[in-house]
Amino acid sequence: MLLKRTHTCGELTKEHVGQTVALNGWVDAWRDFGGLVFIDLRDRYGVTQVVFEPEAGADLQSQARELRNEYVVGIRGTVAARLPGKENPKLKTGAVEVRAVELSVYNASPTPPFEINGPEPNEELRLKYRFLDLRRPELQRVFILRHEIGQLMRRVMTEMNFLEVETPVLGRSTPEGARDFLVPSRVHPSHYYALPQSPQLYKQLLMVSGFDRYFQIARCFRDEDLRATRQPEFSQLDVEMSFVEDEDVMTMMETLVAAMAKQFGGEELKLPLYRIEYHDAMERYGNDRPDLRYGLELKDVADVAEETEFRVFQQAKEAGYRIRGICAPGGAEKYSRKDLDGLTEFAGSFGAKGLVWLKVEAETFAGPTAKFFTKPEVQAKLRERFDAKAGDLILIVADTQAVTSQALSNLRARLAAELEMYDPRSFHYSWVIRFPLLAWDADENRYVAEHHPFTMPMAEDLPLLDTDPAKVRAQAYDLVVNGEEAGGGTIRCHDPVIQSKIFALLGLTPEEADEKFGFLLSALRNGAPPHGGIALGYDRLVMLYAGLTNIRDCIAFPKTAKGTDLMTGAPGTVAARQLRELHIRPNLD
RNA sequence: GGGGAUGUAGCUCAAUUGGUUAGAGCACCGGCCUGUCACGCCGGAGGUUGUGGGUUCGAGCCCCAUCAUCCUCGCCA
Repeated sequence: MLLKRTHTCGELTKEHVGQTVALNGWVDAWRDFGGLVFIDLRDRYGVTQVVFEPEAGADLQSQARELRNEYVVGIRGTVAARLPGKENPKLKTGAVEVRAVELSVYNASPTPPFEINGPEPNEELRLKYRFLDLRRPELQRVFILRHEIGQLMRRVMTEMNFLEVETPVLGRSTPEGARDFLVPSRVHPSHYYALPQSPQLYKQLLMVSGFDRYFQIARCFRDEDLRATRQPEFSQLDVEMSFVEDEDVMTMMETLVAAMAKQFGGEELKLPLYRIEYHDAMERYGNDRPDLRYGLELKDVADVAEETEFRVFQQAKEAGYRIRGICAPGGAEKYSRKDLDGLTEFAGSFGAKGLVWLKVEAETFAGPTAKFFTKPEVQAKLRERFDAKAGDLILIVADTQAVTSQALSNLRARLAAELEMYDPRSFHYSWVIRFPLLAWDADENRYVAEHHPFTMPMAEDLPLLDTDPAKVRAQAYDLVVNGEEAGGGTIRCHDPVIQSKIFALLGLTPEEADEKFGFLLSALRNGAPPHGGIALGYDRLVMLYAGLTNIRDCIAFPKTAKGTDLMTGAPGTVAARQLRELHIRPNLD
């Protein structure tokens, strides 16, 4: 029988003393004292202690004695103040307990595969029994936070006059970008829908339709290999607006970012947020999404290297390599020779063929290559370049632009963490702007879009489209939080002539462009307003504000690194009949 | 597709150099207990050491293969 609840397990206080209440929930713990039985009852609001006393009758007590962890029950009883000195300050409801007069067991439960309030089980088990895993208060807290972040997004966007519109999940495959998830059409043999990588084109079309300010918390799909912060399906706050340039989109988005920072980061943000151009970010941090909670900037030391007798540097110069480094304050004391070998190996994992390290001492440098850096002017220049003091550690990589950037930016992040150069609970928000429009793809022997193919070049760079496309900067902006890309967007190309020119640079013939994007070009020709937008990674923001390092814990039913669902068994096989209907013959080679 | 880590009781972990009967805490089962909330006390049960092969007098430990999970490179407009 259902004992319909009058309160949740998180709300009873001294004010309720004397009331008759009913609670529903799961048995979180039981303590049997023979004459007295305690049950901790849990729901998503909290835990309340229920006591079964002898006065309630032997039958009820013996029923209570049968209860085990994770049984789902309803109880009716009277709220009583706890005996003086017996309050539990760890519980919101710890000042009271419910003296049970009635118990209804809705469902028994076997001994669970792991303890809901015990140590965190391994992830395989958690994912297999996700419905139990999600009972754990740590995870419940994440999903409550996720809901609150979503609500804040909807409220702030609505206040700024944005309209929520849904776009299709079944769309058509686009040739650029990530691999698509495909859905075969039953009605049209050999034709396939694609799940959206983002609602990009639809939201642009909504601008052409005059919807002016659109948003959506949209599910996106990408069939690429997964990582700690990457799932095949994820959600983003997708935004598009008309009659704007890049500053307008950033300013608008800062309103939301400030609201989130205030509510979830406990911080009053100073606006506008710091902006850094892509080129400067790459130069100073070797990364287009630098973590700016700490300095540790990259410095070019090619000119100093030239003055040394170090062969590695001379060969680097001949190869046209860059010679760059960072200086870790206090690093010489922190890192042993063995640690430094570890750092060298770490740099090697990003392609660096070596890592020059110099321990800065009062008068000299120490280290296996220090003998190449003994000239007074070399010493002085390096100290000045890195603002190096005794006890610091200078790390130098000589390699291509890409390798020095990758190796040093990763070293930078690692050193800052290990040397505790920032508060890991703090947040730093910034914009990286003016990305290159195009990147040269040597494998495909053509340009590919750095962001996506619908991006507007910066007006002053438009002439370069014809002369030096690689130099064209885009009206693009990424929101970076703590070294993670929290979102990104662009001003779109609303001019069909420029759009066609970009398609051509991407290696699309006019016919191909028309075949793939004819509807977009048509829309652009039919009164497309200047427009642009942005998308914020919803799951990533939840992860950030929840203090997590893994996106799976921000998604109720996530996939493993190989894209499987350990609970449902997806992806699974299907009946031959289903395949026949879809005109698919499996290739079992 | 490549690299790395892990896999021991239901769970979290331990097990020295390859050497006795693979241990502990929690959970579980039985008993006792009227104020616990990490209850306590007494007793008990629970293991094909992921799987398959190999080396060895002897393998949780060494070798090979394989599976799973995690991290990572490539990839991710």
